Amino acid sequence: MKKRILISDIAKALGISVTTVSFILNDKAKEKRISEALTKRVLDYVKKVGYKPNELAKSLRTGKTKILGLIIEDISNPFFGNIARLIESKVYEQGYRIIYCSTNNDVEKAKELIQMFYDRQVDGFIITPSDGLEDTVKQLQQNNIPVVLFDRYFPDLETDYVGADNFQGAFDASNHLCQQGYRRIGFVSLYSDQTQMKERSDGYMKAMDNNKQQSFIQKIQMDASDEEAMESLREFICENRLDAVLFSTNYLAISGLKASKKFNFTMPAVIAFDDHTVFKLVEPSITVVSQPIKDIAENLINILLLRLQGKIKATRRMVLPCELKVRESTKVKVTS
Amino acid sequence: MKKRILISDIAKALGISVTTVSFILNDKAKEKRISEALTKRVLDYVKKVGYKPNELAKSLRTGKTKILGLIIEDISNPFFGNIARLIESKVYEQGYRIIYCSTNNDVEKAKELIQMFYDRQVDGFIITPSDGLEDTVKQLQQNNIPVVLFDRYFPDLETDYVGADNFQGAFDASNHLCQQGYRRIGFVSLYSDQTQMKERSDGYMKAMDNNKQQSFIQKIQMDASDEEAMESLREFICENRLDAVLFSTNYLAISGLKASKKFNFTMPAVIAFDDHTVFKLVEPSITVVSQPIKDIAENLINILLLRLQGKIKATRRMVLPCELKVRESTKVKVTS
DNA sequence: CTGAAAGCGCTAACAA
DNA sequence: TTGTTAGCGCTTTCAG
Repeated sequence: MKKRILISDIAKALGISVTTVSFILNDKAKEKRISEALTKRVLDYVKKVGYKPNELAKSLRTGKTKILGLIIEDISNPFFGNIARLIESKVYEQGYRIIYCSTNNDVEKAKELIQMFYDRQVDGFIITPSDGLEDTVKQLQQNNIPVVLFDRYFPDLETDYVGADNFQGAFDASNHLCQQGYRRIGFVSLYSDQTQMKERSDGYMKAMDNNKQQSFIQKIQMDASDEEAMESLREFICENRLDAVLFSTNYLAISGLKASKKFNFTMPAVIAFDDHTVFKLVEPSITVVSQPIKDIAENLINILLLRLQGKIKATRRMVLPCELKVRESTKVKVTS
Repeated sequence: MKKRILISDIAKALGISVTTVSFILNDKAKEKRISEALTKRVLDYVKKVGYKPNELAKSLRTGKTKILGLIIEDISNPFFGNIARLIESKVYEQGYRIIYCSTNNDVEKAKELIQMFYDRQVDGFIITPSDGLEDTVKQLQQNNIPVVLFDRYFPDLETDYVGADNFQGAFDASNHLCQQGYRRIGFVSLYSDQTQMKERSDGYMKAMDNNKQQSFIQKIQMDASDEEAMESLREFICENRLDAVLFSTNYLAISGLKASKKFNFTMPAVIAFDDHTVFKLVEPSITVVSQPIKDIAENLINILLLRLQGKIKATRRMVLPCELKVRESTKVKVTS
């Protein structure tokens, strides 16, 4: 926490010019053919006095902030929270920093956030886009700011993207339910055009078709309160006498669990998309479709960093496999 | 997302000097006795073209970044996560931004983080200090960087602080357990000298003494794995035939729940410090001591902002009351 | 009231 | 190989 020392201080102390120091500090020593001896002398001195360049001045000069903007749906959802954490630590090693914000699926807020990050000159973006954010993303691209989308994408816009195989995940989960002997299998989703929801829905329906089962689909308003969601779910499950339900997100499943507790009805077999601490602790524990969080995070930043270095030209879309973690909630059905 | 416009652009467009524009933009119009008409003309133009000052340049010049550093124990713990969110939005209105990082109670990491934030010239800090961070905090103060601590503090260091009334919270919880008829009441804590743990422990013991009950205290290593914690808890609860347990943190309680599930023993009456989604959903739902998160967040930033404006001289220590939320886990004991 | 100009600390042409 | 110096965009002192 010693007082701040400047590049000019070290130049003076060593009796050389700031240019030389700057070159050495920026790994341009050999390129500029600066003697090894001098280089070492400077580096040693720098380490000794613990010099740290003023990042503000650097950014102002170079136009690069080494800061990445992460725009996600909800940081308090462990799925996103974990991805954020992984991204943060990964990117840290590369000398980048992350700033993040939640949109809570509100387009206006998302636009505002992106504008703010843009004003703050972040070097690049990782975004879980809400409906209606297509134009904003396009503008970013036109301004030459690298953007990589995740969790969902815009079919009509060429963008880098990393996400899970939602179709397969939902398909496998639904099939599993059929194989365990369930016959009245519902699917709970959101009123949203986001691709991941569409894909999960398609996966569910495909499985129902393959197994010659009827489909029961309930959608919830994205801005519904917990109470409203619970009420809809109670009705959906009870009125249809469902014996199994696939929830398309972890928080919908949690609302379902709360509903069964509040309205005192027995929860049928349950599978949730995305894991959560709750699912392991609840009785019975809940089977989940788990996304490959680590892979997603790694690919996300790999792609973004490559873009930043201009080492990539074609857009990349990566789809990673999900894993079905079977737990107690989907035991073989006991026919009464 | 229009192209960036500079203060000189607007000066040129309006045929005046940058100084004038700068004064107006920084609310120094009347102080510098600039005509109302001109002021309005400039403001209108600025709004029209959507000018946003370059924050980097501003910070470089003024030495103020308008960024606050938030160093917390674990962002993925909803207690801290919620506080972080509240602080973020509150502070946003005042034109400040937050950058945050988790220490996971690792002193070295905390020191590193603080150094990094200091290098990045944050204007002030909010910190949940880990053991051993006293000197670092002292140095910050000596460098005239405002710091306000929360959740715990250093008894020997004069610092601003905001936290809950841990003693009272633990005392009330323990008393409640006694009143419900429990007799073998355990307390689970951490091997740590942090003040909040000490206070909770004191509250528990005081209640045990008042009720003439024996104390059972189990401490867990802070760096223990989940498995180790579960094993210790199983042993503690089963061997002592406890009929009630007060957990000093939410994640310890969660480990307890996991243990009871894994080792298949019946959980006695439970109270946890700090609420969590899990506690409402689990069967039976868990009684908790809930900290006044909103109050804590508000006071934290109020104090920090006052400090930043130099409007405060004496250090402030605020202790806010906790609330006991009684749920199913602490029903009146049925004597067998 | 308003303008010119000096920096904040750093990078990188351009010279030497 | 190395030094001089012009900015990056903004605030603020000092002169009008």
